[in-house]
Amino acid sequence: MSSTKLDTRSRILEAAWKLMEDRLGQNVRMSDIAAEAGISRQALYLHFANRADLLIATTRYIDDVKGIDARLAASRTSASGIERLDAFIEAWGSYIPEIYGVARALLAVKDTDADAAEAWSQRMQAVREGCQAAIAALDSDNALSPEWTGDRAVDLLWTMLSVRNWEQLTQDCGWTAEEFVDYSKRQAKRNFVVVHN
Amino acid sequence: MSSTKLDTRSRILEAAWKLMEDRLGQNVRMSDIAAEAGISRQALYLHFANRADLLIATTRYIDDVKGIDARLAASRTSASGIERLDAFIEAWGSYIPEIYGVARALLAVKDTDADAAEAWSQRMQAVREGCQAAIAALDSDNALSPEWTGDRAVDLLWTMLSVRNWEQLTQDCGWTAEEFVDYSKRQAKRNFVVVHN
DNA sequence: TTCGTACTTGACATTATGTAAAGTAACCCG
DNA sequence: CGGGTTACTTTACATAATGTCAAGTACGAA
Repeated sequence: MSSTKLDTRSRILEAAWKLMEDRLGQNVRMSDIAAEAGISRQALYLHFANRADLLIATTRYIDDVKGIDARLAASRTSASGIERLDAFIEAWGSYIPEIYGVARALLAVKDTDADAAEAWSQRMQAVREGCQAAIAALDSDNALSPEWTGDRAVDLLWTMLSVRNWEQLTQDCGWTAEEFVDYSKRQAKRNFVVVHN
Repeated sequence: MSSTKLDTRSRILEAAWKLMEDRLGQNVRMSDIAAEAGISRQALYLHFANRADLLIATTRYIDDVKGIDARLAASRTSASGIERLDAFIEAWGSYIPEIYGVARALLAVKDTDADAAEAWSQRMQAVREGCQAAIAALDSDNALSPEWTGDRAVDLLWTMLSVRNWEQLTQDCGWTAEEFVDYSKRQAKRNFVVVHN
């Protein structure tokens, strides 16, 4: 029974996570999070300097709990470039729905908070590196379509897999998360993989 | 000299437009707009019910001044489906940079204001109809790649041409607006146009 | 001259974030 | 047992921006 009772910091992060998920990142005030965590609003500031800070910590917390690093790392063990591309898209694409609420909140404060902008940028840079690695793997298999420079291919894959793109296709166009992943895999192969014949 | 002196409403819209463009839609308060227009902050509320209302009116104003309707309509006169696709992408893709500041501000308030969300949605629906028309033109030319259902092709073209996509490629990846348009045209043809041989 | 329209001025309400300070309750250590 | 530290509560206040309200002014038209 080491962890039947979470410490306060974790309770706050759990509360923030839950509310962000329930409300898709909207209408989650500091006071709401405090109430959900069962503490006073002021106590939040004993653990986090400000709202942006708390949001950033929440994404890190989710990353830890969900083990995204391990999931993305797994995609790097694939044998061929094509398998690696598929595995990466699968890993990241199925992770997006799990962070969508917090991601949306973070994207919203990003406009007004430099720290949040930086935190978001770093996360997206990590995704970009995954894209980069997948494209490089294709290239070393001689499977990268010659019509792309590497950088352009990375820009494009990265944009295809952006949270905003996922948002538009699933929220506005009604695709399921699986359809997004399947489509992205197909499209990436069609775009980047050369057909040797 | 019918219009050397603009009426107040137009001066407000011009002021809002200028500031949104200068500051890319960020840090533009009602008081800033009032100051730029040379009137009191309260006078804004004599012309617009609230901030969202003013933003919406500003986009309509820009649309009128820039004549986007005419530009998009022109793409409908193209002879072939492929030319029509190209012309539509050209028209919309070169319009995005002209509205980016206001679009960004509108996207930001969209999260908290139902009217703004509705206004944005309507504009994007109009773009979607353009995508729809271009895909339909391809189809009636027998040039639509059979691997797509029409709806999926529209979803995809619409997402490729979203403001968020434009934003990521130009702001984060450093593409020029022209590169975005050229790439979009190439990519749309590659994706949607069947090769008859 | 008077009336109405458009704008100004100044005061205030609201909402959310964030700061500050004093009080309390539990717990550990000597 | 007693004193101090830690974590949290309570209450009060500062700030920024939007939006409301009401009284005052200036100017043009009938």
